[in-house]
Amino acid sequence: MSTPPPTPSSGPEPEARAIRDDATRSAPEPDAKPLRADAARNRAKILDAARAAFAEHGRDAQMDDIATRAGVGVGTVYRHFPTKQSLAVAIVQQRFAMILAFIRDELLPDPDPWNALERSFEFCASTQLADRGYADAVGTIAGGSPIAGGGPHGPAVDQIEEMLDLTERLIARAHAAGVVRDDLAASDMPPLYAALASIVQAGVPDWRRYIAIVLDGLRPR
Amino acid sequence: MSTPPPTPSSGPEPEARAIRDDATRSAPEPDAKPLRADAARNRAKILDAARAAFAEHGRDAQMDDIATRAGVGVGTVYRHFPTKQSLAVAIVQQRFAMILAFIRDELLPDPDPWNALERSFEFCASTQLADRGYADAVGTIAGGSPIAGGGPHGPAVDQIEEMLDLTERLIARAHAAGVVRDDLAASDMPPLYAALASIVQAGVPDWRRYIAIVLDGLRPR
DNA sequence: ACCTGAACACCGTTCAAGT
DNA sequence: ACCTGAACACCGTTCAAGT
Repeated sequence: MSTPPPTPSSGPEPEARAIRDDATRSAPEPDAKPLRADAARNRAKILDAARAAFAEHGRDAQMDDIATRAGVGVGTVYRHFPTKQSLAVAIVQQRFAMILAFIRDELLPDPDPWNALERSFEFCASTQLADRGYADAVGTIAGGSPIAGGGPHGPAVDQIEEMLDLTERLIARAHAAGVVRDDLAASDMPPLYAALASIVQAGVPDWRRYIAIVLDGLRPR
Repeated sequence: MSTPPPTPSSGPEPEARAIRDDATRSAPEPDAKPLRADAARNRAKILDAARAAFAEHGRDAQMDDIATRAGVGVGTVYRHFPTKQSLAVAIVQQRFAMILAFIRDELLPDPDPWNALERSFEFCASTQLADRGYADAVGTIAGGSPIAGGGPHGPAVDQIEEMLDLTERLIARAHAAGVVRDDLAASDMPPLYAALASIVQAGVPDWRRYIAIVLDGLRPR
């Protein structure tokens, strides 16, 4: 089972700040004018509140609830994020940044390419378990990059690109080691992560079993 | 790829009546007093309208729209189905009855047990493709029988039982032929069908590829 | 008995008024 | 500039009035 991945649910606080900075940079405008101090504070509180709300309730999270948790009026939430969807997207991009960092810093350095693949599924599943919003969104990511470009959901285009780039390296290493089927491509991973999401979200207790089955399906023919 | 399964989307009319009768029988009350003629007619029209609406929009289908399509007032819809959820469940039970019939009449008679397994995934995927409501629900089915008993979603308890019974026979035949891994159980199928749903719903065009990967994962070790 | 649709509740979104 | 919350729109659900 390898090392348990750093579960994102354990404490929102420690990584939250790093994630927030990251996400603020990846906003629609590459580098918009800096916010007034109080506005920046409010934006951060809104993101924290939204993270908690979406993690718990997925797309059923309520805007009024988020505003209350953040200690601001609903109008303020809408000033920062024009729509509930856009707020959900911002949160998903944070999660995505976290996952990219995990692949970059933990999986690519893993000397065993097969183990790295295995850990990527484990990490994906435990993220889905901790964050319903991410689990809801991972399917839209699998739909392909077109969705990211102007589409209503999902991570930013450059995040998709980095994801594919990192995944390609992961897969290339596995090919070099001869541990996966010849036709396995990086583009196969998002659909498989999406597939995992519905098992996890269905509350199937031994989701690890289905990771094992899929992994067996990825072994060389 | 085997024979393309009878796609449920092609024409709602032909099977609709048979399905309707089936579902009417599997209503909450085993055999409630017969409905007045006009009420029975309305109920049928509501089920037809709901089938179309849920197939197209999944859980986002609107009650007013269903009432309009059926040519009745909203109140009438609520008289027959106390809640949107209960109406969705009725439709899912119809689909489920259809799937059970397919397994019973098409897959169990298939002389090749491996091919039967393959066709079960294909049929599941094309049903999910044709019916967003079913695709939305199949995850809740995978959660296990507890959900069916009093739970808010999914097929009736006896349908779940029949499903497991039929699937067990399917798997037993595959074990007898030695074409699947030793530890494969009937209870593995619902989670795998649910996994398929998110791939199909994500709009991944070559979902057949992921069926093939999972099937490879089911082969003997 | 059953049907109808206006009325109510809830939640996403807007906007006039404030600082 | 930014914040607030009452008001509006939309959709699930109810219920008084009809047949």
